[in-house]
Amino acid sequence: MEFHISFQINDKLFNKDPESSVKGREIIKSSIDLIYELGFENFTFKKLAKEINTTEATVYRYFENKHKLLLYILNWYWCYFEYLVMFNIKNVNSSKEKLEIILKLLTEELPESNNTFEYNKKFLTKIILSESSKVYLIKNISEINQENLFKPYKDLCFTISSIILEYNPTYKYSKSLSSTLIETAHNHEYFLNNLPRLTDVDDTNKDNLTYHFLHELLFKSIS
Amino acid sequence: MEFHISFQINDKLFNKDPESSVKGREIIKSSIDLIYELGFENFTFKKLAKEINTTEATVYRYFENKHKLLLYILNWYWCYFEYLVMFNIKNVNSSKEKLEIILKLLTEELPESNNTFEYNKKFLTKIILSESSKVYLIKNISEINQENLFKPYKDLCFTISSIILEYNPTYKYSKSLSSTLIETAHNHEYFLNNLPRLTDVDDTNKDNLTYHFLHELLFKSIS
DNA sequence: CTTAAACAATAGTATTACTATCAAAATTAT
DNA sequence: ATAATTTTGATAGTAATACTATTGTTTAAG
Repeated sequence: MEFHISFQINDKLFNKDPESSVKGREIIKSSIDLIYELGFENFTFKKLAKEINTTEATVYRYFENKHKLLLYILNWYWCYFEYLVMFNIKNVNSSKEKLEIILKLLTEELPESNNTFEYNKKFLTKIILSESSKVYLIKNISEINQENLFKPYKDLCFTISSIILEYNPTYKYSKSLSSTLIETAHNHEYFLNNLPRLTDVDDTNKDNLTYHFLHELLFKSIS
Repeated sequence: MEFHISFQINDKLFNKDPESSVKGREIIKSSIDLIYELGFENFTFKKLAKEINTTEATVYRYFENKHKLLLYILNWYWCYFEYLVMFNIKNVNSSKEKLEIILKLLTEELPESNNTFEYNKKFLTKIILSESSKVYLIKNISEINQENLFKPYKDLCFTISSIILEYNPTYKYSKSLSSTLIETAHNHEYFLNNLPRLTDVDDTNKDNLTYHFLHELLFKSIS
């Protein structure tokens, strides 16, 4: 069985919906590849246009600027991630187990699909680690927030916080803890790969340090 | 009594030591003001030069590019912060109390001095919240790290982790937890001001939510 | 088969991130 | 006090970036 999921992304993020055409989907797919390869700072619409054999003008017809394009990709990721969470905790009754599933999802690479038309999940995971905070650490954050462009992230955070409250209804910081878990999962994984001295990584725990660290952090906090 | 502290900053960060001349110190002071005002993305050497009545060429004589200048400022901050920690935990015996002092420092604005020649601490605090992760979320992180340019941050992290181990010598994730505390303190405070839905802020706890949240997180983790 | 939408090709502008040169001014060494 | 050296100021220039605008061609929908 093959199926295609698509998510409703806030239309203020684009001039023209990239899901509505082949070129549009190429733009997203190649953006992910290029941002992964070059880093967001060195990524430009000119390079992107060259990659997909088109011109800057065409890219601009879809996205006002590269910042919005990145935010589009991240919104897609957050929607997809929340979908993954929902899918994976389906029929699980224990809140503890649900939270453990979420931690696993947060600390592991996204499951790769064999569909060649889909985005490269490995690259997407890396982009999340390296670039995601760049979309909110900006001067005009309040404008962007007012347009609801962070809603999927907030929804995800809210979903996790509800499960935390399910586990312990008296815990006072469920939302702060949720956002901390998400951010720390990314952060810590990045540190592990790039600034290992900021973590307790050693030869034996490289593969699951982030998971175990967060597991203890989470359950000690809410018990 | 008045005194001036200065810190030894890695000389690979600059072409010419900004502490060595009046113009150099003006560069740092005005950079802090301008980065606060414009955000790092919109901050340019041209605008900085105009601000201190000089030319781009002069600024470039001190710093290779704006990224290194930001890293210089952050290194200064991390040194200063570690100094503050050392100063404030002096003669305190209880590890618990030491950790609480650190949490206070992490979650409050830096103490303002009345010395007009010093950097604006309020602005500096804001820059830390908004811009600090931009210095490590970059493509050439490994080069920069090899030149030891994050040492002050690592030192700070190590200092905190030692106190955690003093409190509980069996805790396995002291460094991961330290970096998480630092990052979360900044992150959470930023969220509180800009994306409050990602936190549990309400009318009653705006002033100390981050402190109390982290306090619980920390002590439950290491107890 | 017509018409509207989407795209490619090209051109152009303002700004950014630098590099280079050279003379004037300010320090410092003798 | 003067010479030597360093530090700045003034100016110029380049390549790349982040866009905007125009026009003719291709594609797809009615």
